[in-house]
Amino acid sequence: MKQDATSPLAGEPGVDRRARILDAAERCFVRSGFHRTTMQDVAAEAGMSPGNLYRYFPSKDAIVEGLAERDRCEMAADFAAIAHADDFMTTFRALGRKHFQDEPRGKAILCLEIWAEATRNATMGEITRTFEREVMGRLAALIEEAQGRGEIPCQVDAHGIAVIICTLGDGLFVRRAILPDFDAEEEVGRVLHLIGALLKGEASLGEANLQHERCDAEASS
Amino acid sequence: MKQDATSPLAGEPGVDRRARILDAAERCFVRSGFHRTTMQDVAAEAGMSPGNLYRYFPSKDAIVEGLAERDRCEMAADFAAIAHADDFMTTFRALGRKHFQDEPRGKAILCLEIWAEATRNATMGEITRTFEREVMGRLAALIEEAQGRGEIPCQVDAHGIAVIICTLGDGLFVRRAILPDFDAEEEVGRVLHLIGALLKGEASLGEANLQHERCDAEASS
DNA sequence: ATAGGGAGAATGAACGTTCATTCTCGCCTG
DNA sequence: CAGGCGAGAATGAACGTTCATTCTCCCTAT
Repeated sequence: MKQDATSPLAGEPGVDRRARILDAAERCFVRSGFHRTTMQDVAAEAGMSPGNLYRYFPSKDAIVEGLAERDRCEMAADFAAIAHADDFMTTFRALGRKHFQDEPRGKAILCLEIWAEATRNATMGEITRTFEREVMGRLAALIEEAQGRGEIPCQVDAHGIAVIICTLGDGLFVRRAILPDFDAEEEVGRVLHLIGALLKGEASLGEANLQHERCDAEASS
Repeated sequence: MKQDATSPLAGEPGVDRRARILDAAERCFVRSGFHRTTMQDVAAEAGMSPGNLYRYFPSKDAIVEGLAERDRCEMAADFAAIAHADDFMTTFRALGRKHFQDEPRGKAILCLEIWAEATRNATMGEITRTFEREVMGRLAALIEEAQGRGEIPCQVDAHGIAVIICTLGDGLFVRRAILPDFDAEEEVGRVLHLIGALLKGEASLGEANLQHERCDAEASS
Protein backbone atom coordinates (compact mmCIF):
# COMPACT_ATOMS: atom_id res chain seq x y z
CA MET A 1 0.00 0.00 0.00
CA LYS A 2 2.55 2.63 1.01
CA GLN A 3 5.16 3.29 -1.60
CA ASP A 4 8.79 4.24 -1.87
CA ALA A 5 10.17 5.39 1.42
CA THR A 6 12.03 8.16 -0.40
CA SER A 7 9.24 10.72 -0.53
CA PRO A 8 6.83 11.70 2.18
CA LEU A 9 6.43 14.77 0.02
CA ALA A 10 4.38 17.87 -0.71
CA GLY A 11 1.13 18.94 0.89
CA GLU A 12 -0.07 15.95 2.84
CA PRO A 13 -0.21 13.55 -0.02
CA GLY A 14 1.60 10.30 0.02
CA VAL A 15 1.81 9.89 3.75
CA ASP A 16 -0.85 7.33 3.98
CA ARG A 17 -4.20 7.21 2.28
CA ARG A 18 -5.70 5.80 5.42
CA ALA A 19 -4.57 8.77 7.43
CA ARG A 20 -6.11 11.13 4.92
CA ILE A 21 -9.38 9.29 5.13
CA LEU A 22 -9.33 9.26 8.91
CA ASP A 23 -8.64 12.99 8.97
CA ALA A 24 -11.56 13.63 6.66
CA ALA A 25 -13.80 11.32 8.64
CA GLU A 26 -12.86 13.04 11.87
CA ARG A 27 -13.89 16.42 10.49
CA CYS A 28 -17.19 14.98 9.26
CA PHE A 29 -17.92 13.15 12.47
CA VAL A 30 -17.29 16.22 14.57
CA ARG A 31 -19.57 18.23 12.32
CA SER A 32 -22.41 15.74 12.01
CA GLY A 33 -21.85 12.73 14.23
CA PHE A 34 -21.19 9.16 13.18
CA HIS A 35 -24.65 8.36 12.04
CA ARG A 36 -25.52 11.45 10.13
CA THR A 37 -22.25 11.32 8.27
CA THR A 38 -22.49 9.48 4.98
CA MET A 39 -19.74 7.77 3.12
CA GLN A 40 -20.29 10.35 0.40
CA ASP A 41 -19.53 13.06 2.93
CA VAL A 42 -16.31 11.43 3.98
CA ALA A 43 -15.33 10.86 0.37
CA ALA A 44 -15.97 14.47 -0.56
CA GLU A 45 -14.05 15.73 2.45
CA ALA A 46 -11.15 13.44 1.62
CA GLY A 47 -11.24 14.54 -1.98
CA MET A 48 -11.90 11.12 -3.42
CA SER A 49 -14.75 8.97 -4.61
CA PRO A 50 -17.00 7.01 -2.29
CA GLY A 51 -16.11 3.72 -3.87
CA ASN A 52 -12.47 4.36 -3.30
CA LEU A 53 -12.89 4.46 0.45
CA TYR A 54 -13.54 0.76 0.35
CA ARG A 55 -10.10 0.18 -0.98
CA TYR A 56 -8.75 1.27 2.40
CA PHE A 57 -11.47 0.39 4.87
CA PRO A 58 -13.83 -2.54 4.62
CA SER A 59 -16.80 -0.63 6.00
CA LYS A 60 -17.99 2.55 7.58
CA ASP A 61 -17.76 0.95 11.00
CA ALA A 62 -14.15 0.17 10.32
CA ILE A 63 -13.47 3.85 9.76
CA VAL A 64 -15.17 4.75 13.01
CA GLU A 65 -13.19 2.14 14.88
CA GLY A 66 -9.98 3.13 13.15
CA LEU A 67 -10.52 6.68 14.27
CA ALA A 68 -11.21 5.72 17.85
CA GLU A 69 -8.11 3.58 17.93
CA ARG A 70 -5.95 6.30 16.41
CA ASP A 71 -7.06 8.82 18.98
CA ARG A 72 -6.44 6.41 21.76
CA CYS A 73 -2.92 5.81 20.53
CA GLU A 74 -2.16 9.51 20.20
CA MET A 75 -3.21 10.09 23.75
CA ALA A 76 -1.38 7.07 25.06
CA ALA A 77 1.72 8.36 23.32
CA ASP A 78 1.39 11.68 25.11
CA PHE A 79 1.17 9.89 28.38
CA ALA A 80 4.14 7.74 27.60
CA ALA A 81 6.15 10.84 26.85
CA ILE A 82 5.92 12.08 30.42
CA ALA A 83 6.32 8.62 31.82
CA HIS A 84 9.31 9.53 33.90
CA ALA A 85 8.94 13.20 34.47
CA ASP A 86 11.08 14.74 37.16
CA ASP A 87 8.40 17.00 38.53
CA PHE A 88 5.03 15.35 38.39
CA MET A 89 2.77 18.34 38.79
CA THR A 90 4.57 20.45 36.23
CA THR A 91 4.44 17.91 33.45
CA PHE A 92 0.95 16.94 34.42
CA ARG A 93 -0.18 20.50 34.19
CA ALA A 94 1.29 20.77 30.71
CA LEU A 95 -0.49 17.61 29.67
CA GLY A 96 -3.79 18.90 30.98
CA ARG A 97 -3.48 22.25 29.26
CA LYS A 98 -2.55 20.57 26.02
CA HIS A 99 -5.52 18.25 25.95
CA PHE A 100 -8.18 20.58 27.26
CA GLN A 101 -7.08 23.93 25.88
CA ASP A 102 -4.73 23.59 22.94
CA GLU A 103 -6.45 20.71 21.21
CA PRO A 104 -9.44 21.88 19.21
CA ARG A 105 -12.87 21.57 20.75
CA GLY A 106 -13.70 19.03 18.08
CA LYS A 107 -11.67 16.46 19.97
CA ALA A 108 -14.03 16.76 22.88
CA ILE A 109 -17.04 16.39 20.63
CA LEU A 110 -15.52 13.35 19.00
CA CYS A 111 -14.93 11.97 22.43
CA LEU A 112 -18.61 12.19 23.33
CA GLU A 113 -19.44 10.47 20.11
CA ILE A 114 -17.00 7.68 20.84
CA TRP A 115 -18.30 7.23 24.35
CA ALA A 116 -21.88 7.03 23.21
CA GLU A 117 -20.90 4.45 20.65
CA ALA A 118 -18.83 2.52 23.15
CA THR A 119 -21.93 1.67 25.14
CA ARG A 120 -23.19 -0.47 22.26
CA ASN A 121 -20.44 -1.38 19.86
CA ALA A 122 -18.30 -4.11 21.38
CA THR A 123 -15.15 -3.13 19.54
CA MET A 124 -15.36 0.50 20.52
CA GLY A 125 -16.25 -0.45 24.04
CA GLU A 126 -13.09 -2.49 24.26
CA ILE A 127 -10.97 0.33 22.85
CA THR A 128 -12.45 2.81 25.27
CA ARG A 129 -12.09 0.57 28.28
CA THR A 130 -8.53 -0.36 27.44
CA PHE A 131 -7.74 3.31 27.16
CA GLU A 132 -9.32 4.14 30.48
CA ARG A 133 -7.46 1.30 32.15
CA GLU A 134 -4.17 2.42 30.68
CA VAL A 135 -4.53 6.06 31.64
CA MET A 136 -5.56 5.05 35.09
CA GLY A 137 -2.65 2.69 35.54
CA ARG A 138 -0.10 5.17 34.30
CA LEU A 139 -1.49 7.91 36.48
CA ALA A 140 -1.38 5.84 39.60
CA ALA A 141 2.12 4.70 38.73
CA LEU A 142 3.32 8.25 38.16
CA ILE A 143 1.89 9.36 41.45
CA GLU A 144 3.48 6.51 43.31
CA GLU A 145 6.81 7.27 41.68
CA ALA A 146 6.52 10.86 42.81
CA GLN A 147 5.72 9.61 46.26
CA GLY A 148 8.85 7.51 46.15
CA ARG A 149 10.82 10.60 45.29
CA GLY A 150 9.23 12.36 48.23
CA GLU A 151 7.55 14.83 45.93
CA ILE A 152 4.13 13.84 47.12
CA PRO A 153 3.30 12.85 50.68
CA CYS A 154 2.81 9.15 50.87
CA GLN A 155 -0.38 9.15 52.87
CA VAL A 156 -2.32 10.29 49.81
CA ASP A 157 -4.27 7.56 48.11
CA ALA A 158 -2.68 7.26 44.67
CA HIS A 159 -5.37 5.08 43.20
CA GLY A 160 -8.19 7.18 44.58
CA ILE A 161 -6.69 10.36 43.18
CA ALA A 162 -6.12 8.74 39.83
CA VAL A 163 -9.82 7.91 39.65
CA ILE A 164 -10.74 11.44 40.65
CA ILE A 165 -8.44 12.82 37.98
CA CYS A 166 -10.05 10.66 35.35
CA THR A 167 -13.50 11.69 36.49
CA LEU A 168 -12.59 15.35 36.36
CA GLY A 169 -11.01 14.89 32.96
CA ASP A 170 -14.08 13.21 31.57
CA GLY A 171 -16.22 15.94 33.05
CA LEU A 172 -14.10 18.63 31.45
CA PHE A 173 -14.45 16.95 28.10
CA VAL A 174 -18.20 16.90 28.46
CA ARG A 175 -18.42 20.54 29.50
CA ARG A 176 -16.11 21.66 26.76
CA ALA A 177 -18.13 19.86 24.12
CA ILE A 178 -21.49 20.97 25.41
CA LEU A 179 -21.01 24.56 26.52
CA PRO A 180 -20.09 26.85 23.64
CA ASP A 181 -18.82 29.46 26.08
CA PHE A 182 -16.70 27.02 28.04
CA ASP A 183 -13.83 28.97 29.53
CA ALA A 184 -11.01 26.49 29.17
CA GLU A 185 -8.41 28.71 30.78
CA GLU A 186 -10.44 29.15 33.92
CA GLU A 187 -11.97 25.70 34.27
CA VAL A 188 -8.83 23.77 33.50
CA GLY A 189 -6.90 26.04 35.82
CA ARG A 190 -9.31 25.38 38.64
CA VAL A 191 -9.24 21.64 38.13
CA LEU A 192 -5.47 21.59 38.00
CA HIS A 193 -5.31 23.62 41.16
CA LEU A 194 -7.64 21.19 42.87
CA ILE A 195 -5.57 18.22 41.79
CA GLY A 196 -2.47 19.99 43.01
CA ALA A 197 -4.09 20.47 46.40
CA LEU A 198 -5.12 16.83 46.57
CA LEU A 199 -1.61 15.73 45.75
CA LYS A 200 -0.29 17.87 48.55
CA GLY A 201 -2.58 15.98 50.86
CA GLU A 202 -4.74 19.00 51.62
CA ALA A 203 -7.86 16.87 51.59
CA SER A 204 -8.34 13.17 51.99
CA LEU A 205 -10.54 11.03 49.80
CA GLY A 206 -12.16 8.94 52.49
CA GLU A 207 -11.21 6.81 55.43
CA ALA A 208 -11.67 3.53 53.65
CA ASN A 209 -8.47 3.11 51.73
CA LEU A 210 -6.12 5.23 53.71
CA GLN A 211 -2.99 3.46 52.80
CA HIS A 212 -1.86 -0.08 52.84
CA GLU A 213 1.75 0.52 52.02
CA ARG A 214 4.53 1.61 54.20
CA CYS A 215 5.88 5.04 53.71
CA ASP A 216 9.56 4.57 54.32
CA ALA A 217 10.47 5.57 50.81
CA GLU A 218 11.72 2.80 48.68
CA ALA A 219 10.81 3.99 45.27
CA SER A 220 12.16 3.20 41.85
CA SER A 221 10.93 -0.08 40.49
CA MET B 1 -58.48 -1.86 26.04
CA LYS B 2 -58.95 0.69 28.77
CA GLN B 3 -62.36 1.23 30.23
CA ASP B 4 -64.44 3.64 32.25
CA ALA B 5 -62.90 7.02 32.86
CA THR B 6 -63.42 6.57 36.58
CA SER B 7 -60.17 4.72 37.09
CA PRO B 8 -56.68 5.84 36.13
CA LEU B 9 -55.87 2.49 37.50
CA ALA B 10 -53.92 -0.68 37.09
CA GLY B 11 -50.80 -1.26 35.05
CA GLU B 12 -49.81 1.97 33.35
CA PRO B 13 -52.85 2.54 31.22
CA GLY B 14 -54.50 5.79 30.44
CA VAL B 15 -52.05 8.20 32.01
CA ASP B 16 -50.89 9.78 28.88
CA ARG B 17 -50.18 8.38 25.48
CA ARG B 18 -47.22 10.65 25.14
CA ALA B 19 -45.69 9.37 28.33
CA ARG B 20 -46.10 5.81 27.17
CA ILE B 21 -44.34 6.63 23.93
CA LEU B 22 -41.53 8.45 25.70
CA ASP B 23 -41.02 5.50 28.01
CA ALA B 24 -40.82 3.14 25.07
CA ALA B 25 -38.49 5.47 23.22
CA GLU B 26 -36.23 5.77 26.23
CA ARG B 27 -35.84 2.02 26.43
CA CYS B 28 -35.08 1.82 22.71
CA PHE B 29 -32.64 4.70 22.77
CA VAL B 30 -30.71 3.27 25.68
CA ARG B 31 -30.53 -0.06 23.91
CA SER B 32 -29.61 1.17 20.43
CA GLY B 33 -28.99 4.89 20.44
CA PHE B 34 -31.06 7.57 18.75
CA HIS B 35 -29.98 6.85 15.26
CA ARG B 36 -30.12 3.11 15.22
CA THR B 37 -33.59 3.14 16.72
CA THR B 38 -36.33 3.08 14.11
CA MET B 39 -39.83 4.35 14.51
CA GLN B 40 -40.95 0.77 14.11
CA ASP B 41 -38.82 -0.13 17.12
CA VAL B 42 -40.42 2.55 19.23
CA ALA B 43 -43.88 1.60 18.03
CA ALA B 44 -43.31 -2.06 18.83
CA GLU B 45 -41.94 -1.21 22.28
CA ALA B 46 -44.90 1.06 22.95
CA GLY B 47 -47.32 -1.60 21.76
CA MET B 48 -48.81 0.44 18.98
CA SER B 49 -48.45 1.00 15.28
CA PRO B 50 -45.83 3.22 13.73
CA GLY B 51 -48.34 5.50 12.14
CA ASN B 52 -49.98 6.14 15.46
CA LEU B 53 -46.82 7.66 16.87
CA TYR B 54 -47.34 10.59 14.56
CA ARG B 55 -50.59 11.37 16.26
CA TYR B 56 -48.62 12.36 19.34
CA PHE B 57 -45.31 13.55 18.00
CA PRO B 58 -44.75 15.28 14.69
CA SER B 59 -41.44 13.57 14.02
CA LYS B 60 -38.76 11.32 15.37
CA ASP B 61 -36.71 14.32 16.38
CA ALA B 62 -39.63 15.59 18.39
CA ILE B 63 -39.60 12.38 20.39
CA VAL B 64 -35.92 12.74 21.06
CA GLU B 65 -36.36 16.31 22.15
CA GLY B 66 -39.38 15.46 24.22
CA LEU B 67 -37.37 12.86 26.04
CA ALA B 68 -34.50 15.20 26.74
CA GLU B 69 -36.86 17.80 28.05
CA ARG B 70 -38.66 15.34 30.28
CA ASP B 71 -35.43 14.16 31.83
CA ARG B 72 -34.32 17.68 32.41
CA CYS B 73 -37.54 18.46 34.23
CA GLU B 74 -37.34 15.38 36.39
CA MET B 75 -33.88 16.32 37.53
CA ALA B 76 -34.75 19.94 38.04
CA ALA B 77 -37.64 18.80 40.18
CA ASP B 78 -35.28 16.78 42.34
CA PHE B 79 -33.14 19.80 42.81
CA ALA B 80 -36.06 21.98 43.63
CA ALA B 81 -37.08 19.50 46.30
CA ILE B 82 -33.97 20.15 48.36
CA ALA B 83 -34.06 23.84 47.65
CA HIS B 84 -34.07 24.80 51.29
CA ALA B 85 -32.47 21.92 53.02
CA ASP B 86 -31.39 22.43 56.57
CA ASP B 87 -28.19 20.51 56.28
CA PHE B 88 -26.62 20.99 52.90
CA MET B 89 -24.21 18.10 52.82
CA THR B 90 -26.71 15.54 54.03
CA THR B 91 -29.35 16.32 51.45
CA PHE B 92 -26.72 16.73 48.78
CA ARG B 93 -25.33 13.32 49.55
CA ALA B 94 -28.78 11.81 49.20
CA LEU B 95 -29.25 13.52 45.88
CA GLY B 96 -25.93 12.24 44.59
CA ARG B 97 -26.58 8.70 45.68
CA LYS B 98 -30.00 8.77 44.11
CA HIS B 99 -28.81 9.93 40.71
CA PHE B 100 -25.62 7.95 40.43
CA GLN B 101 -26.50 4.76 42.23
CA ASP B 102 -30.22 4.21 42.49
CA GLU B 103 -31.20 5.37 39.03
CA PRO B 104 -30.59 2.68 36.44
CA ARG B 105 -27.41 2.80 34.41
CA GLY B 106 -29.56 3.46 31.36
CA LYS B 107 -30.01 7.03 32.50
CA ALA B 108 -26.30 7.59 32.21
CA ILE B 109 -26.24 6.08 28.75
CA LEU B 110 -29.13 8.24 27.69
CA CYS B 111 -27.26 11.19 29.03
CA LEU B 112 -24.27 10.52 26.80
CA GLU B 113 -26.61 10.23 23.87
CA ILE B 114 -28.25 13.53 24.70
CA TRP B 115 -24.93 15.28 25.12
CA ALA B 116 -23.64 14.01 21.82
CA GLU B 117 -26.81 15.20 20.14
CA ALA B 118 -26.67 18.53 21.91
CA THR B 119 -23.47 19.44 20.10
CA ARG B 120 -25.40 19.55 16.82
CA ASN B 121 -29.12 19.85 17.35
CA ALA B 122 -29.97 23.40 18.32
CA THR B 123 -33.02 22.48 20.33
CA MET B 124 -31.24 19.85 22.35
CA GLY B 125 -28.30 22.13 22.82
CA GLU B 126 -30.57 24.71 24.33
CA ILE B 127 -32.24 22.20 26.62
CA THR B 128 -28.90 20.90 27.82
CA ARG B 129 -27.42 24.32 28.38
CA THR B 130 -30.46 25.59 30.22
CA PHE B 131 -30.24 22.57 32.44
CA GLU B 132 -26.57 23.08 33.17
CA ARG B 133 -27.15 26.73 33.95
CA GLU B 134 -30.00 25.89 36.29
CA VAL B 135 -28.16 23.18 38.21
CA MET B 136 -25.18 25.45 38.51
CA GLY B 137 -27.21 28.36 39.77
CA ARG B 138 -29.08 26.31 42.30
CA LEU B 139 -25.93 24.69 43.58
CA ALA B 140 -24.15 27.97 44.07
CA ALA B 141 -27.24 29.38 45.77
CA LEU B 142 -27.51 26.42 48.11
CA ILE B 143 -23.89 26.72 49.08
CA GLU B 144 -24.19 30.40 49.74
CA GLU B 145 -27.25 29.80 51.86
CA ALA B 146 -25.33 27.25 53.87
CA GLN B 147 -22.55 29.77 54.25
CA GLY B 148 -25.05 32.28 55.52
CA ARG B 149 -26.14 29.75 58.09
CA GLY B 150 -22.51 29.27 59.08
CA GLU B 151 -22.62 25.67 57.97
CA ILE B 152 -19.86 26.23 55.46
CA PRO B 153 -16.92 28.56 55.96
CA CYS B 154 -17.39 31.62 53.89
CA GLN B 155 -13.95 31.80 52.41
CA VAL B 156 -14.78 28.89 50.12
CA ASP B 157 -15.56 29.88 46.57
CA ALA B 158 -19.21 28.89 46.08
CA HIS B 159 -19.22 29.34 42.35
CA GLY B 160 -15.93 27.55 41.87
CA ILE B 161 -17.09 24.58 43.88
CA ALA B 162 -20.38 24.47 42.01
CA VAL B 163 -18.45 24.16 38.76
CA ILE B 164 -16.26 21.44 40.19
CA ILE B 165 -19.31 19.56 41.39
CA CYS B 166 -20.87 19.73 37.94
CA THR B 167 -17.65 18.55 36.37
CA LEU B 168 -17.40 15.63 38.75
CA GLY B 169 -21.02 14.78 38.17
CA ASP B 170 -20.61 14.76 34.43
CA GLY B 171 -17.51 12.65 34.80
CA LEU B 172 -19.34 10.14 36.96
CA PHE B 173 -22.08 9.85 34.37
CA VAL B 174 -19.52 9.12 31.70
CA ARG B 175 -17.71 6.52 33.74
CA ARG B 176 -20.89 4.84 34.77
CA ALA B 177 -22.08 4.57 31.19
CA ILE B 178 -18.78 3.43 29.79
CA LEU B 179 -17.35 1.08 32.37
CA PRO B 180 -19.50 -2.01 32.84
CA ASP B 181 -17.81 -2.72 36.16
CA PHE B 182 -18.23 0.80 37.47
CA ASP B 183 -18.37 0.59 41.24
CA ALA B 184 -20.99 3.21 42.01
CA GLU B 185 -20.83 2.73 45.75
CA GLU B 186 -17.11 3.38 45.85
CA GLU B 187 -16.78 6.08 43.23
CA VAL B 188 -19.74 8.11 44.31
CA GLY B 189 -18.61 7.79 47.90
CA ARG B 190 -15.18 9.10 47.04
CA VAL B 191 -16.53 12.01 45.07
CA LEU B 192 -18.95 12.92 47.82
CA HIS B 193 -16.17 12.77 50.35
CA LEU B 194 -14.07 15.07 48.21
CA ILE B 195 -16.87 17.56 47.85
CA GLY B 196 -17.41 17.43 51.57
CA ALA B 197 -13.76 18.24 52.13
CA LEU B 198 -13.91 21.13 49.69
CA LEU B 199 -16.94 22.54 51.43
CA LYS B 200 -15.11 22.38 54.72
CA GLY B 201 -12.44 24.51 53.15
CA GLU B 202 -9.81 21.81 53.30
CA ALA B 203 -8.43 22.80 49.92
CA SER B 204 -8.76 26.00 47.97
CA LEU B 205 -9.58 26.21 44.30
CA GLY B 206 -7.09 28.86 43.29
CA GLU B 207 -6.01 32.31 44.32
CA ALA B 208 -7.87 34.05 41.54
CA ASN B 209 -11.35 34.31 42.91
CA LEU B 210 -10.81 34.05 46.60
CA GLN B 211 -13.89 35.88 47.66
CA HIS B 212 -15.54 39.13 46.82
CA GLU B 213 -18.18 39.10 49.49
CA ARG B 214 -17.91 39.97 53.09
CA CYS B 215 -18.24 37.22 55.59
CA ASP B 216 -20.18 38.78 58.41
CA ALA B 217 -23.07 36.42 58.11
CA GLU B 218 -26.22 37.95 56.78
CA ALA B 219 -28.00 35.05 55.37
CA SER B 220 -31.60 34.30 54.56
CA SER B 221 -32.85 35.88 51.35
C1' DA C 1 -0.08 -3.21 -23.92
C1' DT C 2 -1.17 -3.75 -18.96
C1' DA C 3 -1.92 -3.35 -14.21
C1' DG C 4 -3.98 -1.19 -10.73
C1' DG C 5 -5.51 3.02 -8.50
C1' DG C 6 -9.36 5.71 -8.89
C1' DA C 7 -13.95 7.73 -10.30
C1' DG C 8 -18.64 7.76 -10.16
C1' DA C 9 -22.93 5.60 -11.55
C1' DA C 10 -25.74 1.73 -10.06
C1' DT C 11 -27.93 -1.22 -6.56
C1' DG C 12 -30.76 -2.65 -3.14
C1' DA C 13 -31.97 -2.49 1.56
C1' DA C 14 -33.63 0.31 5.31
C1' DC C 15 -36.09 3.97 7.20
C1' DG C 16 -39.05 8.08 8.25
C1' DT C 17 -43.37 9.43 7.07
C1' DT C 18 -48.06 9.26 4.94
C1' DC C 19 -52.65 7.81 4.26
C1' DA C 20 -56.63 5.04 3.11
C1' DT C 21 -58.94 2.06 5.86
C1' DT C 22 -60.64 -0.22 10.09
C1' DC C 23 -61.90 -0.32 14.86
C1' DT C 24 -63.97 1.41 19.23
C1' DC C 25 -67.35 3.52 21.90
C1' DG C 26 -70.07 7.06 23.72
C1' DC C 27 -74.23 9.28 22.46
C1' DC C 28 -78.55 10.34 20.32
C1' DT C 29 -82.98 8.93 18.59
C1' DG C 30 -87.22 6.45 18.58
C1' DC D 1 -83.56 -0.28 25.70
C1' DA D 2 -82.07 -1.18 20.92
C1' DG D 3 -79.87 0.42 17.08
C1' DG D 4 -76.95 2.96 14.52
C1' DC D 5 -74.16 7.23 13.75
C1' DG D 6 -69.99 9.75 14.02
C1' DA D 7 -65.58 11.15 15.84
C1' DG D 8 -61.38 10.09 17.20
C1' DA D 9 -57.88 6.39 17.73
C1' DA D 10 -55.22 3.02 15.59
C1' DT D 11 -53.50 0.15 11.89
C1' DG D 12 -50.10 -1.27 8.57
C1' DA D 13 -49.02 -1.33 3.77
C1' DA D 14 -46.79 1.71 0.63
C1' DC D 15 -43.93 5.63 -0.86
C1' DG D 16 -40.01 8.23 -1.71
C1' DT D 17 -35.62 9.08 -0.12
C1' DT D 18 -31.27 8.21 1.69
C1' DC D 19 -27.21 5.62 2.08
C1' DA D 20 -23.73 1.86 2.52
C1' DT D 21 -21.81 -0.93 -0.64
C1' DT D 22 -20.70 -2.79 -5.31
C1' DC D 23 -19.61 -2.61 -10.14
C1' DT D 24 -17.83 -1.05 -14.33
C1' DC D 25 -15.00 1.54 -16.83
C1' DC D 26 -11.14 5.06 -17.42
C1' DC D 27 -6.70 6.99 -16.92
C1' DT D 28 -1.96 7.01 -16.05
C1' DA D 29 2.55 5.24 -15.40
C1' DT D 30 5.48 1.82 -16.76
